[in-house]
Amino acid sequence: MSRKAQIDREGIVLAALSLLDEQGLAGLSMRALGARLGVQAASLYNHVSGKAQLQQLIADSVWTTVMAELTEVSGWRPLLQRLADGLRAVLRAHPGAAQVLAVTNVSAEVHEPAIPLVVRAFDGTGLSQEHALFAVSSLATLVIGLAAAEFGDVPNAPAAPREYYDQCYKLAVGTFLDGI
Amino acid sequence: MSRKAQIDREGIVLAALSLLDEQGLAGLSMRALGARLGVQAASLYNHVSGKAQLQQLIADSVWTTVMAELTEVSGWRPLLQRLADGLRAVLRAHPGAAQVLAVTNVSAEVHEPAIPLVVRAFDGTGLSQEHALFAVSSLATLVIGLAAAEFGDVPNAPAAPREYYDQCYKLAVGTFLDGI
DNA sequence: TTCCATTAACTAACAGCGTTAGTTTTGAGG
DNA sequence: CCTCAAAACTAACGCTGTTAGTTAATGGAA
Repeated sequence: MSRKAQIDREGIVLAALSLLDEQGLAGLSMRALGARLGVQAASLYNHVSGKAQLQQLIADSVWTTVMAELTEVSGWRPLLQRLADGLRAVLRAHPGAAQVLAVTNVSAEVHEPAIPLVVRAFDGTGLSQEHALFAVSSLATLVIGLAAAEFGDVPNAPAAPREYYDQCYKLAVGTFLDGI
Repeated sequence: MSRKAQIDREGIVLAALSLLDEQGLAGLSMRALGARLGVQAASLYNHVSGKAQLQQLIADSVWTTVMAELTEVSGWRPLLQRLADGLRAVLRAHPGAAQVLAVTNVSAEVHEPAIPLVVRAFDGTGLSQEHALFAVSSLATLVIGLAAAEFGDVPNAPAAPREYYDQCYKLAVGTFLDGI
């Protein structure tokens, strides 16, 4: 039907993620990304509508990874703790992605599958579904914000030692969960 | 001593803030900012080292406004509630600034004056100073993250009605304060 | 097997970006 | 009045995202 593709969307997003981790958001250019894939920048536009969509795909990819590891557990607190820990782990593995997540909302299609999990976990707690979902998305906002503060200027190293951010994270998430 | 300056740092930051609110972060270019001030882009470099410092100055300016309205109050909860509300109010007044705050940490000189206020407010609560400061900065991270989700793509309107975000904010901040 | 349509790569160019170097204007101090 | 330094200017550099137009290759049809 056509010429065989040298690159595809998945490969583009993967390469963008690794480029992001090495160079930070400022280093993520279409030309650099194309070069990493052995292709001209313009060729990327056959697979992706532009940089905005690329960033959306990156955000969705990270979230998909988080949600894949989010199995059903009993009780809302373990569920939310796992969500926070998983999100943090992925952002630690991809420090540059924090800068993208901080300014990009996840697509509805990606976060929708988690809704029943959350609703079930909060079933019988007296908390309304709406409040439960607000709480979960706020928790994610908090974790992302903390990661952005830590990895905000990749490729430069964080300003404080890792233990500092770990302690802050632990306290912040613990506090928020206590508050629910 | 010299030629009379047509512009100064304060004016630059103010103009940048209003440009940010009208056009969003993508519209904040040195050329556009210079034009708004009736000056060439290169002239800005007589007052500001570059765009990175400009963004830092914007973040610091917003925070300075917030802290100016943060008077001493009795009890840590009212203090933190006022902090959160004040920060949110400023970000509502300057929607574009949320995109900057989300990826820029405040300067130490700007947030340092608030430390004694916080320490005093938490005095005798059993919470260590370190934990108290972590809690406050995490709260700020949360408020900024929520604002970024709301105003993330200024100059476009938020995706959901204002009441939605208000409700989410109220719940998130209330939950966090409850957790402390 | 040959031919065609389609797809994905290519090159070249555009306007705009942040930034720098070098130059000119201008106004206050001696 | 003259000088000197601050702050404006112009021009340019190497980037950026993006688009238009072109070429090459490949799977399906004849």
